[in-house]
Amino acid sequence: MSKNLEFTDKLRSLGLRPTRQRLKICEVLFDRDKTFHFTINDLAKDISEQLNEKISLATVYNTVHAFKNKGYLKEISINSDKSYFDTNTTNHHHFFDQDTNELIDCTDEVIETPKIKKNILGKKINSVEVLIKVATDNQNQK
Amino acid sequence: MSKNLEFTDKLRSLGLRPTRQRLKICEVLFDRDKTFHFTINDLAKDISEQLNEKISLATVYNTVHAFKNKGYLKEISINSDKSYFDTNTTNHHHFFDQDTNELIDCTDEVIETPKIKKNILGKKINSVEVLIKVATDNQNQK
DNA sequence: TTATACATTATAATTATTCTAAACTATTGA
DNA sequence: TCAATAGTTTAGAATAATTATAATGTATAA
Repeated sequence: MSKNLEFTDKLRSLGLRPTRQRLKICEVLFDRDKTFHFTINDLAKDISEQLNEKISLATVYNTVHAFKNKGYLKEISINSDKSYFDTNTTNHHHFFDQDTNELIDCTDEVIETPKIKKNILGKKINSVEVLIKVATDNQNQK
Repeated sequence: MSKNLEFTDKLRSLGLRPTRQRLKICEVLFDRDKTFHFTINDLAKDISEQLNEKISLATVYNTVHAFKNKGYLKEISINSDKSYFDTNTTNHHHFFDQDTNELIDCTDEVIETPKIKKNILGKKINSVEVLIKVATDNQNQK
């Protein structure tokens, strides 16, 4: 149960009350070895199954957005169908497998962050993201 | 009116009948000097105004997707709000101004296409895109 | 010029997401 | 400890982008 205390602290430090739902979401998202990629729907389904009771979709949206705004989750833009989120908030890039709709993290050994030679607008750069879409050949590109 | 013939040929070569609506869409999209970025809604509004008559949203969707599938337009993933399209189908990258929701093309002088050192999935690479999100400082990141 | 296959359209349906307002709960401080 | 309150959850409604439908219209090939 020390994990639970850890999540409680985390939530408190974000100014969020540690509710049952939020602790469960933390557990599903952050109590794992590897980076986790998900859509809101995936996550809501996961949690409902694990809790053996419904969690409101609105709660999942609220919480995920709260985590995103606090920097504990990253949103990845792949297509306009739905939003993907990533528990790895460090600067990194992605492969997107169009056959399976799976998102895969890239390390520096796979691709390096491109250098921006000119910041044409002079505004603050919030993110630089590379997305590599792949599919088995003869597959229709999306 | 030679432009019109050009578009007629273009459409024919794609296996699409040159209808009034499609010719108008071609004119709006391709009869210009610079790359054009748009959302479906922008485009439909533009066209309705220029034609002084409604064009069905469904037609715009159909046509834009037909063009995209034939490689005459590129779809750019920015967020899940809506889809952006680009008349520049060459390999290039983008700045996205979060203050104005504007998309700006990057040339090689601004950023170079990152090298992929390992194709981790071994599948065909359909696209490699860099998206740089910018905003005036103290702006909330999206 | 007519048959046919393809297009357009208005509208309904679908899907992801956000909003709302009522019921609920964690926290604070008396 | 307990009530006040401020923040949360929830179901369901609302919204917005996109896709499907089915009837009507039109380009084209014979």
